[in-house]
Amino acid sequence: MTERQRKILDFIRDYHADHSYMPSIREIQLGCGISSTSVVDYNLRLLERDGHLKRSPDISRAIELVGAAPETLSVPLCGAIAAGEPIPAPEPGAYHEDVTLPPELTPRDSRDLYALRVKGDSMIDAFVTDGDIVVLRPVRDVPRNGEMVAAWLPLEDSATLKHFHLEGDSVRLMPANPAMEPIVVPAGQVEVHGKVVAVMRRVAA
Amino acid sequence: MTERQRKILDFIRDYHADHSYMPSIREIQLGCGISSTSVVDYNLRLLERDGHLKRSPDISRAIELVGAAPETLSVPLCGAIAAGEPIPAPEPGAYHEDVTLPPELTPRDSRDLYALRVKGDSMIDAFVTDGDIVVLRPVRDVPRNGEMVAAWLPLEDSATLKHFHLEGDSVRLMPANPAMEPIVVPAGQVEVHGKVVAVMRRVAA
DNA sequence: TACGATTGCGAACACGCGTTCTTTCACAAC
DNA sequence: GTTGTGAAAGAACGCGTGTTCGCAATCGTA
Repeated sequence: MTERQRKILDFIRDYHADHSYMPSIREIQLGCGISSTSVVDYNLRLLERDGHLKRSPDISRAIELVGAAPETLSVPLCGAIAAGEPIPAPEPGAYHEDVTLPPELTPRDSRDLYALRVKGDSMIDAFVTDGDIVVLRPVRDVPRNGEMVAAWLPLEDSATLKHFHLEGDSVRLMPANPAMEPIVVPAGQVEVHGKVVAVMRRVAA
Repeated sequence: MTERQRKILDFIRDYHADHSYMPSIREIQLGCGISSTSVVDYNLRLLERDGHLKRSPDISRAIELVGAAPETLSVPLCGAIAAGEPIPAPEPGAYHEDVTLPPELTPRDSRDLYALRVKGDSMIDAFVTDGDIVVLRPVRDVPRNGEMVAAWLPLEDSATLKHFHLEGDSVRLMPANPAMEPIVVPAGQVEVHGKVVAVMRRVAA
């Protein structure tokens, strides 16, 4: 990439950060010290060819940056998960808040993610404590052993965050707290609602 | 707010999510089923008056949404903090990565924040483990007792995350790991580089 | 040297697009 | 009734802006 092309790309990024709309070709020209709009167009064409941006012909300020998308993701904060209480389901419209997920915490498959606030200390040894926000992905297949899941026991009307272990026909739910006992139930008596893919915590200032 | 204004605002939001540039007045007109551009202009004027958006006169597609700003914050990821190694300083230009901080993790005073990746398990009992990203604020005054800080011992060339306790003229740095010993040094022999304000972790899928 | 490819420049062209003017209609106030 | 105001519509008007064409400078290569 040319020095000039890098300068153009940086200018577009900065401009887009300041305003939320895109610069015109003439603004790029002025901002980068170029003496003709056709030079800007020429370099934009090359940048588009190399996949750094996308342009829509004949439309003003219609530049889309493709590589540098911060790609933050909003997931619904459906409620809290507490020992013994039902697990809130990720129903559309049933929540009031959204959590913005930074790209560093976004897993590859980011469909249908939802978040819960942790109540209680059933997983303190797994570095999850009261007040944390856990991001969950709905479980479609059987979780792998050792994964942290939101589990629901219909017979006992009880739910918590636990480590999942499938042992033959029974499921062992391991808390990460020495004060709590593991739960072993037949595989049919447990519903895994989601597995934890990220944790966020704000420390009291 | 009128039904029509809400429809316009939603259309702009959706359009901006699809493309990263803004719609023109005529596109809003078509997208919302309005029969004249002046009606769009009229309603945009009202929306701007009420603070829902901002327009730059005579500039194409120059609409800025103000209310719906997710208000994410980018902080530099300066490196890793590991027991015994120097603490990377938050120097501009010295880092390569940025971490996007969701508003849920942003403290009130968000100036000069920076992030470090945690290496080692010196704070496992404080729910911080290897690989976590901790967000720090530079310390301007003396930290309060019990706060988690990035501490640097010049005499020993050693650094870690510890809980800070000021006891008379000496500072006790408490690890949150039973396998590690607390460190007690004179107050002059410790530099607190920052205190932890947030923790983020991505769990292996 | 000759020649093509790359990069840059300037100017004109033509369409995109914000703006404005005039009307119309409904509704409330006097 | 008249007057005023908010909302909407249609049609121009004119600047904003992407595009294109001709031409020059540089550079690598035969």
